[in-house]
Parts: sequence; structure tokens; C-alpha cells
Amino acid sequence: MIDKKTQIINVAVELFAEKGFEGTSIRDIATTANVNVAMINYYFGSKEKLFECMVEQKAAYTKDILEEIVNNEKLTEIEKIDQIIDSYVTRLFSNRKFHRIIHHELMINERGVLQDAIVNLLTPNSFVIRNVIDAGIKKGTFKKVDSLLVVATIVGTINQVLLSKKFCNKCLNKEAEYVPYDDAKFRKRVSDHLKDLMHSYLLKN
Amino acid sequence: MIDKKTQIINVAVELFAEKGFEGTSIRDIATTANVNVAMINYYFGSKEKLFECMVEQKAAYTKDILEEIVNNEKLTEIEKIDQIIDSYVTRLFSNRKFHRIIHHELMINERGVLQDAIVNLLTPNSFVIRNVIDAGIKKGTFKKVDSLLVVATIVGTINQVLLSKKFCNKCLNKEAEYVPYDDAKFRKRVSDHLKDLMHSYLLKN
DNA sequence: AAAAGTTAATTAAACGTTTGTTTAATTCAA
DNA sequence: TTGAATTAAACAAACGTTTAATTAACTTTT
Repeated sequence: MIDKKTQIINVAVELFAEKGFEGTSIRDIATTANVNVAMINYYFGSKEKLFECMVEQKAAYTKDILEEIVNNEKLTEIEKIDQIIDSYVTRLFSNRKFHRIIHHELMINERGVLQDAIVNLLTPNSFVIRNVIDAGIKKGTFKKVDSLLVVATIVGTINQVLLSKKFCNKCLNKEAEYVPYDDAKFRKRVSDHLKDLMHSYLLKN
Repeated sequence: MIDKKTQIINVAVELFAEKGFEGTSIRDIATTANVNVAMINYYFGSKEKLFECMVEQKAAYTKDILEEIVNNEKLTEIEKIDQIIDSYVTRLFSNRKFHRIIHHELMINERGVLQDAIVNLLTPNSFVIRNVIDAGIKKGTFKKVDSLLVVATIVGTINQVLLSKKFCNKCLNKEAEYVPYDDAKFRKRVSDHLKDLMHSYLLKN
């Protein structure tokens, strides 16, 4: 039997992602996780602390992945970009529910404490990718591009695709039940598009 | 003195965008708009109907802009793409609060009725841009690209930049009070990046 | 090893707010 | 004088949180 504390977090990820922070009641979470309402405040102190705990837990896992690619000295800059794209597509597609919450809480201005926590979590990753591009420019293998916005393009394209299943299916002419994000073909299609785009934009002829 | 009904909608756009649908109470809206709480239900029937009304009102304005560009037969395909990028950046940057709500409601699975309305509003615009790209491919002036995902890249890049002022400022090394979205230089920077990106990706050499 | 004591886990119930909505009375304009 | 606009007040329901009581899981003592 799974730990009740992590059981609560797992359900919280699911429900917060589906209905937002305000849209999800702790009674929702409690009944779905098969625990008493009071357990949530018992373990986490408050609904907000539960949210923060959830972010921090995922943050720890997320941090190292990028650096492993970037610190691999056997790779050229464009190969690093390719691997970053592959890893981002895979990770965001798989953990899309969680990333939707992050996305959502970033947009909503209130609860500044959460905002700060999320921004402090995302900014370093953004800078890591930027550094790869700037290194390529310095070496002369990359064109002189706006590295900040190139990162926005990579992440933004993935986020745009993840925005709405309904919207995605409407564009793909698929039926409503189809889940494009779980389809390996579609994942490859997004990866290939981004790599193709970056190759033609970054590499000098 | 402005009409109370539109006064309510104006405030609703502002507050929904800042705090989300669930995060905004009709008492918030009422006091900010200087009307009685009951006026909202009197005019709109319910909180949800108010939201729908707000979307429909903005939708009417949004629809025609794209088609004017696309139907201009004096423009080549790449010129149309350039103008679409410019108009999108300008419009999304100016109406960013409203577009945040749309963004937000698209992500949240509940309230399927709103989702459908929004998807039905956005999909046609997406197809209009796709058609421009596909026309360029057919003419032989564009490379054979994944037009669906190219659209996702254009819109996604803009949305990514609009995601969070805090995040944006952190990347730009600006102080917290700075509003990059109102800075014409920054708008041009985003526009230029996207046009540059699309030229090098779409146009054959 | 059994009993007693102690802490942690868990529960149902209630707390005080806040929510969206409605009512019934009043003001206002035509 | 009629009908719409506007109000304050009340409504029931849902919210996050707390309480106080009970059960379970260990420790310590005998």
C-alpha cells in the first residue's frame, strides 16, 4: 500500500492540473485519494503548502536532466540542442498534467509566493539552453540569433501543442477520444519539426 | 457615463485574467465595477454566462483581422506571413489579459461548454495561417514543412513570451516593475525574431 | 511476554467564511 | 402608473480549516 502523503500529492497533481488551484477543493482531493479531509491539513498544513510541496518535489527531479546533456563534452552545440529538444518533448508530453499547473500558476498574477517559486525554478533551465546557443554563436557554427527568443520558440511550440487536447485533435482531424500526446508518432513529429526548424535557423550554410 | 453592462464586462476581463475564473468572485467584480452584486445575475443570468458573453463579444472583433491579410492578393505568401506575425504580436501583446483567460480556460478540462466555444473560435484562425503556408509550398516558394506545427511555433512563441511578466523580466534582467509587453522595442524584437525565423525556415534558397 | 503508557494516525463533526444566487422592497424613468 | 433598474438582505451550499475523540502503532515498564 502506497504512502498516504504521496497518495495525496499524486491526486493533487491530477486534480490541480485538471481544474486549477481554485477549482480544486481539498474535499475533492480527499475523496479521490481515499483519505479524510483533515489529513491534508494534518500532513501539509494548508492547501497552499500542499501545492508548494508538490512543486518542490517535482523540481528536484527536473533540475539535473538538462545539465547532463549540456556538460557532455563529446557533443557539438547543435547535437546538444537536438538532445534538449528530444528530452523536453518526451518529458513535457509525459508530465503534461503537471506542467499545465505550472503554466497556469505562472499566468495567474495572484499568490505571488507560488509565482516566485516557479520562476526561480524555470529561469535557470532557460539560461542553460541559452548558453548552449550563445556558445555556438561564439564558436562561429551558429548564426547570430536572439538566443532568448529561440528558447521561447522551442518551449513555446511544445507548450502550444500541449495547450488543449480538444484543439489538437481538431487540427489533426482526430476523434475526441484520441490522445495525441501518448502517440509516439506525434511526439516524433513534434521533435522532428523543432529539430528541423533549429537546424535551418541556427546552422550556417 | 459608461453602460453598466459593458462596465461589468470590462472589469470581468480584467479580473478573470488576473485571478482566473474560479479565483474571481462576482463580489470582486461587483465592487470593482461599482455595481450591486445582484446586477451581474440580473444582466447575465450567472457567472458562467457572463464569461461566455465576454468571449463571444471579443470573438466578433477578432475574426476578420486575419482574413483581410490573407485575402489581399497583392501580397506574396511570405509577405502574408510577415503581416500575420506583426498583427498577432501587436494584438496579443495589447490584449494579453484577455488572451490569458482564453489560454487558461483552454488548459482547464472542466466546463467543457466554454472549451468547445473557445476551440471553435481558435481553430479557424489556425487553419487560415496553415493555408497560407500550404499555398506557398504548392507554389514552390516554400520548403515542404509541417504547416500545422509551424503555426504552433508562431503562436506558441508569442504565448510563451506572454506567459509571465516576472519570468520575462528575469530573463531580460529588468526590474520587477518593468512591463516588457508595453515596450515597443520588445514588441519589435519578438516580431523580428519570428519573421527572421520564418524566412530562414520557409523560403527556399 | 503482557500490561501500561505514549505518541502518531485517523476520524466525524463542527467551525466560521465565502461563495453564487435569489428575494422582496425601493428607486427611477417614461 | 407601469415597468425596468437598483438595492440591501437573506439564502443555501461549498469552501478551507480546526477540534476533540478514537484508533493504531510503538516504547517503556513490570
